[in-house]
Amino acid sequence: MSDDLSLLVSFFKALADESRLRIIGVLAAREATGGELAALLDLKPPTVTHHLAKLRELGLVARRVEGTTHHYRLVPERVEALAKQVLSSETVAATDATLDHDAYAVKVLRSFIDGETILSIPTSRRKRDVVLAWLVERLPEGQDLPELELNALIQRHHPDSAALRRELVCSGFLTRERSVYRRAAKPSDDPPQPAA
Amino acid sequence: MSDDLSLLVSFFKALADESRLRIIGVLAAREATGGELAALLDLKPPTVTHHLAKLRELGLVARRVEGTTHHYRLVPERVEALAKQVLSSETVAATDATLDHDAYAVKVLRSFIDGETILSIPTSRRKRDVVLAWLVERLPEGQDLPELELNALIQRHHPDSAALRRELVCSGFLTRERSVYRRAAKPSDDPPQPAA
DNA sequence: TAGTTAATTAGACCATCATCAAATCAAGAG
DNA sequence: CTCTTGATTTGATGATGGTCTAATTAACTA
Repeated sequence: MSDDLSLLVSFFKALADESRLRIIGVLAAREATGGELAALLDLKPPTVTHHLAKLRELGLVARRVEGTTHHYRLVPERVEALAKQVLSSETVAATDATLDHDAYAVKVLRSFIDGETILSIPTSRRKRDVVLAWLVERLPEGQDLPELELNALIQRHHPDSAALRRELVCSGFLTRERSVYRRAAKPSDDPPQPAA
Repeated sequence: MSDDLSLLVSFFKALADESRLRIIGVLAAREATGGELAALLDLKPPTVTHHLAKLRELGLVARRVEGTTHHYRLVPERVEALAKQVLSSETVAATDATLDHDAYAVKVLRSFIDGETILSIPTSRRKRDVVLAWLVERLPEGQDLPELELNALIQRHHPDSAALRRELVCSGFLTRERSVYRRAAKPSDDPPQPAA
């Protein structure tokens, strides 16, 4: 589920360090031993061991042991594979599954709605829209409503039916024609740019 | 010079955090306000502001202010541009200019050479090669050398000319044919995979 | 003008992590 | 077996950075 996300994070974390990028730069050109890398990058051997361990954890570099000297090399296939995977999920979808798209609405509703009654009408437009969306779900669909009938339905949830009726129209949740009201069609909810 | 490197580091650092990746995930689908992001990601507003500031620093995210609410959106062109630049320099070259390819040799020579004399012959093959490369540079090029003459030249730098002569041949720095010696052609030093 | 809402800034707290010195390990060489 | 060499492990230290609370700013409203 969110494994995709944590792989992304690991990948970026692994490359988000100057020393490791320089190590990769060296290994991209040729194989090298730990001591060489330490001298080339002006770091102490334990430090390069530390970095190489992190890079090997992701499979970006491989080790060949020869006596007491360890030769390190880049694994270009792995680098390319990870890079490709990253780019494909970069712009979209990577995290879509891991978050609750209604979290904001839930939070707003918890503070303004109790059971079936609207405690108060939010003054903030964005929050008010959430409450209005909740309210319009409680009105009959595909059916013309005269003003008196509509007011009665709204008053089940809040006494100020006039204000709410006006807001519902103003925000586009209801349409008014020839002095009868009707629920508007829901706006499409498609993501603007689906995964490639 | 190394601006290329630091841009790479900044880019990876910016994406090396789960919260920021999730923000990008949301903004990839649609524009959102700070409060929305806070609710969606279950973070406090200051935290969201903190992350958005980092993303805006790199131009990955843009802001549109409308009253007291700030709307954030992804800048896909910038994302793509950076990603492309990263991939092109990822495998090669990014760091070539920033490091001293001879640092290891210099370090070795400092401990084994004093002026023009070899203090001792390294037992480690890799270090020994460095010293031999230094020594062969002090022999005449493109010219046949009888063994006695070669020994004399080597003895300017170290008394054990027999051992060094043997090592020079063994490591390929000298060739021996019909009992005369000659400097071998230098191996080409081209990087195996030049930048695309 | 006072009050409210959305956001930012300031500052503190805590975890992560890059770096190094010292100790340890493993593989030859004498 | 002992000594040397290249590398790793351990543990400490200092810096970076994600997250929060509290205080502040900016814009709108009554």
